[in-house]
Amino acid sequence: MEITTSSSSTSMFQFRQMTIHSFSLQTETLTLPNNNIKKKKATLELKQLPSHSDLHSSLSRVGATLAVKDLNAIMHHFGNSNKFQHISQLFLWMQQNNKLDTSSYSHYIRFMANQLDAPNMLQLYNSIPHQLAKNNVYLCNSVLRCLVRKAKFDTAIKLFQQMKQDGLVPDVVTYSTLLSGCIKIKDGYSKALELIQELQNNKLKMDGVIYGAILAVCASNSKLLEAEYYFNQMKNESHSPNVYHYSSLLNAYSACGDYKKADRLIQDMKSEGLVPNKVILTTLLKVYVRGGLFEKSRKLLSELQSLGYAEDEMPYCLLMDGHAKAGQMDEAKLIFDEMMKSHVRSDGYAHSIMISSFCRAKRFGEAKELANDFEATFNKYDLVILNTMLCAFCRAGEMESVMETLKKMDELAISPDYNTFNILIKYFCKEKMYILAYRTMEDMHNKGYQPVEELCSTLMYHLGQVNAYSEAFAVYNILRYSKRTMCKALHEKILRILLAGKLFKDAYVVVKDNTASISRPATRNFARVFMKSGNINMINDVMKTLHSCGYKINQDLFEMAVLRYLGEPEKKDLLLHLLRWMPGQGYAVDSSTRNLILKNSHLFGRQLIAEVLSKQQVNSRPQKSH
DNA sequence: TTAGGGTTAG
Repeated sequence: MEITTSSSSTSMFQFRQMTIHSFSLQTETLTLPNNNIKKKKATLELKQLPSHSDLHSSLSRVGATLAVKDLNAIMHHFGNSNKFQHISQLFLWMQQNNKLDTSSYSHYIRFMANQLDAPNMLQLYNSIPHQLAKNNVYLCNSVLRCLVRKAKFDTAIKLFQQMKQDGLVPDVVTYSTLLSGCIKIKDGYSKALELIQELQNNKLKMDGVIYGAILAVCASNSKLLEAEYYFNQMKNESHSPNVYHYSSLLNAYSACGDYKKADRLIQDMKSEGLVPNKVILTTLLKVYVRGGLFEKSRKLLSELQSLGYAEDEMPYCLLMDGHAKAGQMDEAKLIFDEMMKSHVRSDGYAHSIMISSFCRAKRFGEAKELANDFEATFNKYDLVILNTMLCAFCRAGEMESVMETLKKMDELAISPDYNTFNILIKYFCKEKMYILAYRTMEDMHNKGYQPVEELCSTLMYHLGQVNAYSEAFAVYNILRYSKRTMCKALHEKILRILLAGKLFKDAYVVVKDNTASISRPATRNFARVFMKSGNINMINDVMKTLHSCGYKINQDLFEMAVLRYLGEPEKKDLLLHLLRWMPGQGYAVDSSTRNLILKNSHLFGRQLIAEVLSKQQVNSRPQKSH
């Protein structure tokens, strides 16, 4: 009987648990006031709600009896049991009922950091009432951390500025959070410097964590001297460096392969009682490889092997890549083979390095072979390996494999990037599949990638050759409206194509927009072709444009225009307009054209023609005297 | 009560 009164979504087992629990509570807390008992009951009910059941209806029933801190405790409970659905429902209810405080927000952010995307996070921060928590440093740090983790550095910085306006007083944690975002972004070093400067202006002291972050930024931006500077300053301020500080500095040495400094650093590290770990030794190997010390590298690799630090492919990859980049493909291949023979754990990096190196060395057959091997061995793909394989198949001319790889990308919903498009367009051009190349470029453009001029120029030319004139013009426009610079000769190139394709109006646009870049002979050719075959309604516009860019219109051109008008008497207004325009610019029709007009003047109205021509004579006399 | 960092490969 009791069971039927409970909510339908509560199982019999849970219902029993609840009643037993509440009973024991009641006996324990007989002295508690009535509403405290109610609270405990409500809390229990909510906490024990199964994840699929409707939290909202329970809340509207018992939520009113609960205080903010009870609700926070419930949220905490949901968080610990990963009930994200319930967390957001509860938080929403708390917002709607105005029952939240600072820690409600910070709990919510902590538990939902992975579920919320950047826009939601921003919206959340903006929804915090001013008097409540907007400038709470813990809360702000959590929000910023979440954005940085999602690689939204610029968003984080913008929000940081807003937070300061809202009254945030940043602390070292705020700065280290933001600094960590500088490691993997373009121009991260200068952004990091700005933050360090601001931190110092705010009279905050740098600590070991901050030094760790700035050292990593220096290392990933090849700022060797700066890394040394921070490392020494850190020591001077009596913060003792740990392995991470050492490995960042060591990594900074790898950029220029400074093995002497690297060796000294390792000694220093040992004398401080730190034991070089796998990462330190692997980074040291990177220094040796970059320094071109292949013998020393081989020795170190053996050392790594005997320490059990060469069980995955990274040290092999470093060495292979080094050999390949030094033009020693056969040495690289030997290491690859050795690695395969001893069954070193691989995620496919080794294949990727070898395939792209073979492509670089124009050994396409071997590249293709390894790409096939990768296909047969691994069942995981990412964009880089797919691009590498595509490159190998394209260069080896394996159309079927190219198409299969593209299909695979599609199935895995891995979107192509700039490299993918570039590889494909080049390949389709090589195979003389120009329309396909064009469609691919269009796709590339729509996805926001800008092809380089050389590729556009080649494709444009070939499209012209196969009479795909408007496609050629589309390629021209992709380049023209991208931010890339453009070679002047390209305008003339597209002009020739457009005239060949009888796309006179487009040709006119090209001429009009690029008068300075188009040579006199090309302009003259355009003008003649347009007068002969272009849209009659635009003849006068073309004349005026040519004139205003300093091109002197000759009699032939006027004669051609007049002939066009004589052929279409209903355009008489245009002819009259041209004739009236000419004297003002110092032009006059020559006698043969003049006779031609007079002979046909019945078509236009004798009176008008005579009047217009008489004005020409008057104005043209001074010109003739020159 | 609540917040922070760092190392290696295509």
